[in-house]
Amino acid sequence: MDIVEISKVLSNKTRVNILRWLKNPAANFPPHQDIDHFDDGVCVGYIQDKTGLSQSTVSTYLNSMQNVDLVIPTRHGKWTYYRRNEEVIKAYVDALKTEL
Amino acid sequence: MDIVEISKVLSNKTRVNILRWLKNPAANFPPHQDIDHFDDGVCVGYIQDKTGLSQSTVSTYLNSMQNVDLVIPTRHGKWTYYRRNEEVIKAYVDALKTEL
DNA sequence: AAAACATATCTATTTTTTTAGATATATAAA
DNA sequence: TTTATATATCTAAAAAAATAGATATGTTTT
Repeated sequence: MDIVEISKVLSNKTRVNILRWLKNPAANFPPHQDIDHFDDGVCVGYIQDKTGLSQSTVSTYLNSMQNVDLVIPTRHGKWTYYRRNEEVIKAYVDALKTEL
Repeated sequence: MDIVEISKVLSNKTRVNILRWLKNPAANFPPHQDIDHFDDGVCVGYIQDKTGLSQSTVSTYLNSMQNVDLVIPTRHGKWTYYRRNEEVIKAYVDALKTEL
């Protein structure tokens, strides 16, 4: 639980927005065609469309978020689905509350 | 309450440490000579010594922390004392808890 | 009023982050 | 088994942050 490293990830508006959007995928993204639920999150393409940034930038963002365990990737065929890691998000807020 | 702007400030180890040290000034800094309490916080010189960074860097850090209202400066003669802004710190953690 | 001191600001350099195009990889479809 | 699709990684350029020396400002002391 590295406060500074997670804060770095959260010091960017798009990355914070991605976390927010993933809180309610059904409200923020189109439904997936292969799977009819969001249990494993949202595919990179949908997230990219929503951000308006390039594919490589969004992939880099998601990778940096995964590196600090804020999100969890799951592969389904040729798609990678990303979802929030609620445990780590909660642990980060709790750590801030006590350590900050 | 700008989550991204405050996260930027917290994305640096020294700045996070300053906030931590200011939580308990008596334990982390020498006593001041002009005033015998820490009600208004700690002077820049003491904070600078503790960080080991240059005077201008620490002044810049404190300024950036003040810009997002994480700390409050108070002038006493030729010294500026910085203390935590507990209200904003709490509001930030609360905002993370609900918005993140 | 001059000298000393604490802090802030200015300027410049180095380091890090952002960003996207190009390319690679992995899977699916034809 | 070639082609298309989704995502990841590589490379490089631009932007932002970190950092400190020099200088300015404000205050106290002499």
